[in-house]
Amino acid sequence: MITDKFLQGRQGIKLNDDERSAIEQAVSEVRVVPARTVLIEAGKPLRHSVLIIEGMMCRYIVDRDGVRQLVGLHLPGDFIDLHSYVLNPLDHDIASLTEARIAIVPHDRIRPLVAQPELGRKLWFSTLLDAAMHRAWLFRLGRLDATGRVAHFLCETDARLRAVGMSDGRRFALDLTQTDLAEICGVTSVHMNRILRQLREDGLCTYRQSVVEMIRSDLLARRGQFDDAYLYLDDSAARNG
Amino acid sequence: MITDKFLQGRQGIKLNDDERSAIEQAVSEVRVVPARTVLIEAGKPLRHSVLIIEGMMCRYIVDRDGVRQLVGLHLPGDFIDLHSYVLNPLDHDIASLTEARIAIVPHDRIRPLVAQPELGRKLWFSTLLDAAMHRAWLFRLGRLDATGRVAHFLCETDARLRAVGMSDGRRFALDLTQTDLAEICGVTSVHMNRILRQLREDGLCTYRQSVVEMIRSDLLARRGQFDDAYLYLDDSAARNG
DNA sequence: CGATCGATTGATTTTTGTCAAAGACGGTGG
DNA sequence: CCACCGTCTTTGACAAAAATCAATCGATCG
Repeated sequence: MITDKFLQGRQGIKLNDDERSAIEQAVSEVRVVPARTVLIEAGKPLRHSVLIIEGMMCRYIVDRDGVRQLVGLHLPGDFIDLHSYVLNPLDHDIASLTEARIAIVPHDRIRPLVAQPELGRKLWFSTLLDAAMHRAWLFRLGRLDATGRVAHFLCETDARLRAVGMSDGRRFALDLTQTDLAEICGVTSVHMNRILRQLREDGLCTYRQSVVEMIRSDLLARRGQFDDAYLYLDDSAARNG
Repeated sequence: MITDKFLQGRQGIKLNDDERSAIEQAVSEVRVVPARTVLIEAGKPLRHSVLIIEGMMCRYIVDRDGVRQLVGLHLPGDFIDLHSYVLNPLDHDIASLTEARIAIVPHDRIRPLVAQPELGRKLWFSTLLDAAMHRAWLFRLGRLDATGRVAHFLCETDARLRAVGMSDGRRFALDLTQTDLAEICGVTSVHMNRILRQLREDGLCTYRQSVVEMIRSDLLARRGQFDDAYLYLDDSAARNG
């Protein structure tokens, strides 16, 4: 139940039953976090890691004026700060975006999991997947214009949600404000609003009432130069579909 | 010799002699790569990882028009694609910037290294350090203007070079063209040229003949909102110095 | 010497940010 | 039930930042 979505849909790295139950038994607590709550602060030593069961969370770095740059968005199934087991304390903050149900896994109990070679490799993989997403985000910010960034982000999020059964490729729930989106894409919220209008007017997608409708996901993917290889999903034949 | 700089200067994660020699013995070959040579291509299965002994390399993602976005710069001591041991094939390309001397470590020989709990953790750490740098780069691209990005990048590079004894904090060699810098900072090379002139005119730093002079590293760090915590360096008291 | 690559600069256009205000919407308390 | 409030969205007018286009300059290399 708790680990259902962990590594779900990833190329040949899915958990077997033993591994799954080993992780489940390492969970010390399941907790509900309200929306918009800071869960982890940069620089504070951590003694446990967090797996998202339900809801969305984000990592971010704050600038001098307190403005956030989101550096990661996390969905159910993401072992969001597994890396704090090795990289402690963290270099960034983590907060909930929506209300979230999370599983707490103490670091002491991660040690024996990591000691199992196959499982250790899968856990390592999951942290490297975050790094791969960071790189895609770098590409997005560095090479795409504002519209392309939004298109790329929506394609990525759709692909990730599909992997955990939360999008059908046509529409999905995304409970972010336009300011959140702006903090992801490195633009102002005013400009984000204009981009969303343009995408809507061009018939590529709509984003209303926390629902994204991917009207022409093919055009969106092209606009955002999106290629999902970096997500290491199963069924790569269905790419960008 | 080969591994001298690997994890050098990092908080409490340095290699002991046994670990060092274990890695050295895993090296199958030392090779020299000419400047400006693609070493690893995205999507191609890999059977070994590469540790830089001398020279600089970069990772990048190419856009539709063939323009690169650099997503990482790598220095001597960086185990640049250790992550390909777990994440294979890679999602990005790797190329040399300068001539480089590299050590090749076959994946089969990494397996027993990873199996040693302490060493495995350190190897994992080194891949997470890359992820932490990715996040800092995301902050740079998402929240800083062009001048701030350059300032931030120079501060980061100075700090990393100091960790491996290749900068004294006043000046260091950096054999990149202005176009390389532009590809790192997500701006055009024309604009990069203007930024460098401005930083020179403002007396913050100069960049000529492949040498960076950090004239006022304090002001540079402020301009780029640079805080080196994410590099997990020893002697954090000397931060931003 | 011509060719090439990188650095530099000016003029202009495009993109994005900033500032300001109004509109929409849901939730709350009277 | 309705008025009020806060948050989020939307829009316009304008300013700032960066890209683009075009050209020149300088050094290096065969």
